[in-house]
Amino acid sequence: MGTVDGGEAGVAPERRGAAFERAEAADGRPVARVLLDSALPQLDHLFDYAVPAELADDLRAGQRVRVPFRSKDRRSFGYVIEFAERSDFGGELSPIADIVTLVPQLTPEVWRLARAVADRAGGSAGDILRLAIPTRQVRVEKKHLAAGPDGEIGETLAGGEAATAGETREAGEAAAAAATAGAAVTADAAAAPEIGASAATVAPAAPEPAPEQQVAEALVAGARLALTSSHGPERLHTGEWVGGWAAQLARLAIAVHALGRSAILVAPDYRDLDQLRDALAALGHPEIVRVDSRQSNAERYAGFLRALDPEPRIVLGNRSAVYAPAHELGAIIMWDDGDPVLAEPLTPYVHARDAALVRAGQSGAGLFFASHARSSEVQRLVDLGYVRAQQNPPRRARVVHADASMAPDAFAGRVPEFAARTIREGLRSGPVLVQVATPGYAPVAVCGDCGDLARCRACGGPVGFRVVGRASCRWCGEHAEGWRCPSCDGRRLEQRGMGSARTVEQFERQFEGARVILSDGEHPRESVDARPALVVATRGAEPLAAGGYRAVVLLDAERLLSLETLRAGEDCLRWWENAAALTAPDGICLMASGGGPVVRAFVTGRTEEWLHGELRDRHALRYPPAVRVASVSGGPDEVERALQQLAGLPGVDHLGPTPIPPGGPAKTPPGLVRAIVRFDYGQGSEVASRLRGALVADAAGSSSRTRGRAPGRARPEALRLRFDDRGVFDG
DNA sequence: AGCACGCCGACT
DNA sequence: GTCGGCGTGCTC
Repeated sequence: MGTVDGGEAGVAPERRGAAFERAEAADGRPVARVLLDSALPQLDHLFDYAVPAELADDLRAGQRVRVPFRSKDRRSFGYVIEFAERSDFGGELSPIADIVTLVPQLTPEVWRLARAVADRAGGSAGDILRLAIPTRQVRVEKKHLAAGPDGEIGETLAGGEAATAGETREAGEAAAAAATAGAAVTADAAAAPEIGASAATVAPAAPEPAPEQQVAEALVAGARLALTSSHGPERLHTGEWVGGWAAQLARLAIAVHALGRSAILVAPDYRDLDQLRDALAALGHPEIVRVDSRQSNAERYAGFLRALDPEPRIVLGNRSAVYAPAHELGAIIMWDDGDPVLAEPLTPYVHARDAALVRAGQSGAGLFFASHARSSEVQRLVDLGYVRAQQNPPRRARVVHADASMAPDAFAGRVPEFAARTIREGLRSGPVLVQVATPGYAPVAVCGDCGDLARCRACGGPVGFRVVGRASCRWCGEHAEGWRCPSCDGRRLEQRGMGSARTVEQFERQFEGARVILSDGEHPRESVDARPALVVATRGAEPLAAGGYRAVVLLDAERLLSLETLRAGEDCLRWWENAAALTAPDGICLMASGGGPVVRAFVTGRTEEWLHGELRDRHALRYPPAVRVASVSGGPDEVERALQQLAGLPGVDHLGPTPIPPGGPAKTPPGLVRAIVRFDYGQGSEVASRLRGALVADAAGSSSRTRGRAPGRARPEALRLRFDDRGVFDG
């Protein structure tokens, strides 16, 4: 028998790796409990297998194994979770067939986390493990084992592996960035008019004990903290610019690491991660484990193995980094938890914030939520006293409000005259940022004759102009050539609204001679230099400017606020604060339109009061995050059966079931319904386990109902659960 | 998922 | 009597 996938048979005992030595051995116990890889909810529990004599010495808890399943010679993969003296299973145990890799990939801590997180979300532990553990790469593993626990070749290895794919990757990039990017920025700065403020923002070498030291000590002792990070960019001594938040979090992670503990640093996207990486490198900590979606499998596995080493590490990554193994985890530090990218799009859809809360609760590690705008979820935890809010630093840039009502006559093109003046003034000495609501050219197409909104013939979605003169569906992308108005038979489509591309076009006319730069979701730009430029960016795609923007102008507030989502106000504050944070300390941030409580809160800086009130309203209405929610969808009978399981539970109610409109971007078949269950946090585990029970029962009885269907097609009326979906109330 | 088991109607 | 339809339940 031996091992599969080749390789291990020749691995000498001393090359088994430190993780192997530390993992629990069978120690003569004859039963191994295994979690199988399976998407089936009814298989989401441990199966007992016999430990065969020939594998007994090598078998460890956490190893990936092959086991016979369903019939004598059909094999399945799984992880050894634990060993036992005896089994409660009535039948005869099959033996474990093979050890896939000697490296115990699943640590006890990560297993407990996966189990708890899956239970909380009504999902399978295996689905969490798929996020937590990358697929094995034999070559990567051999090199790692050959280097030994102290051999720091991980980064080099990852770079080498990736280089064969012809791409510049992390290791090479980091070195190159250190060597060249600084020089490039310096050159840019030299060519540009000097920025008066930049000297003031250079991080001084702090002689007194840095505040990060105290925070790190508190975190390592298990503190849970929330901080609204200070605005403004910060210049690293390498010459690069990062957001001040990145330098701050990097110092904090390093301080945690200096205490002999691991730190997991989670940020929404690669642009944030790159800033953190640069800050860590500049602060003398290039040895990090990176987890992000742009990595090759080899890089990811190399990093994973290094995180598994019995050494404290700084793990830097996206939402799945919360599941990274980490030796002596001291703190989970999360940047901008309100960013929707931290919500996992794969089942069971667990938000990284929730996973971090569970993990910190289990391991005793500290928890640090930092952002420019607090999320309502963290605010709830602050209100409860579960998370302690730190004193917020004042904003450094001036924030002012100048909507059209202050100068009603003066709309020169895209922006009010006051804003236009601010832009011109800013452009004299450096870059200016204009944030717009919508990407593309014109977001809306209407009938040129009757003015009705144009709808897609294929799916009924809204039609807009992504590029000049070419209309297409915003949901399915179907081109609207030959469109005819259903109400007046008109054939001409008219452009309405102002997307980023159209704004650029107008600005090129309005601010003649200015260098206009577009950055949107499709073509994001990471940074701009300190020379004058008019940067038009959609929310979330704003480039970082060396030294900060002379002016940041926020457009389209009323359009953003009119988005009919439960979180419109909260999201707006986040978009605006994140843009405002890019302003130079002596620059200006201008809210160029809109009004009402959210805009007022932003302009006056009283966002926490607003959020507090918002949360109070949500309590009254039983909206998340004041309560938790779970959507239960599927066929009417299936949903009804699931809801019956919740009958009589206090603190639990539901809306619906209501029919799900068929079609749409998800191509929903007709006849399905959805209910939204709302429940108090204290009822979470009860609700989750009962709904999960309904799901298992539905899935177990499904084979009969599946019969006669096209093979490979999921049964559309099958019960589906989704907990804590941000978008359930958004239509 | 897939496959075995088992309980009723139609057949050599 | 027995073959085989398909609903039900299990997989260590």
